[in-house]
Amino acid sequence: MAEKPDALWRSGVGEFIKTQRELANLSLRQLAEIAKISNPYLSQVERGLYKPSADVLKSIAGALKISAETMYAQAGLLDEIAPPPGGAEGPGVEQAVRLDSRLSVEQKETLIRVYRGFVERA
Amino acid sequence: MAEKPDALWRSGVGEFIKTQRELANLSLRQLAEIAKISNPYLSQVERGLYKPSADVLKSIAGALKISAETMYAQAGLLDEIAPPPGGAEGPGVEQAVRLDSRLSVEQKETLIRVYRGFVERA
DNA sequence: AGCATCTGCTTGGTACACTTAGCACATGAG
DNA sequence: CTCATGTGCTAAGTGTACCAAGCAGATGCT
Repeated sequence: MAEKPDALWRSGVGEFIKTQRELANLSLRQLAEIAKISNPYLSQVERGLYKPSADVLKSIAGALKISAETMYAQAGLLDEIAPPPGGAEGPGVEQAVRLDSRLSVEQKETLIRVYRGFVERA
Repeated sequence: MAEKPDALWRSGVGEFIKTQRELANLSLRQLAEIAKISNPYLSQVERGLYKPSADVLKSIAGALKISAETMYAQAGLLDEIAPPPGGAEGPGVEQAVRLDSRLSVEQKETLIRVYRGFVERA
């Protein structure tokens, strides 16, 4: 007998998954199939009704081509890395661009210019 | 994930936990109390009867003063993301973009589209 | 001899992670 | 309009992660 968990324990990871899924232009069923979980369950996870296990998180992360560590961090399962108080977060877009050996120098400059245009205008 | 009914398959984590526990000179009950789980459950986990959730793993890792990442690695939950077929990179531009909370969804899509336009030109 | 108090293990039960089947509403093709 | 197929969501059930209570063998103390 499955009782509904009455606590909408807002974990934030559901929101994160949904955002990433939409960014990848995947439907709920598509992602569910790739991640090998049922689509209703994924729906409930995205809406914060259930807190998925690490196995599922890893599987979803793989399907979204996100590192498992990032996923666990979003799920609050990893020892938290304090976000830099001043601004940028995560790996850092500019640094990632500079480290990408497949980009030419001009391409890097273009990307960084566009990125800064987006960011430096609050 | 409703998984296999019965199996002695997952011996890795349990053994690891037991080793670390004995290395720290902790009894089963002591570790269980610090990790805030029941001692019978810890016993079963160590013997590979149950596969603990990430929450429990993190808690045990904390009690043993081991990093959660090490724990997850031992549990086989921290698999590396498959490297891109063309050539692997460092941090990953796309992931960095996705994780930047200062960007809107449209901005992320734009940046990723431009980035892919640069890169996917084999 | 007791009885304490360790040790780890078994039993019985509850909560929840997760599934299969199916609903209700869109959109598009014939 | 009707049918098909897409979207996400609900309902009902199964399996298991996990806990409280208690068992059985050591060791030690009086």
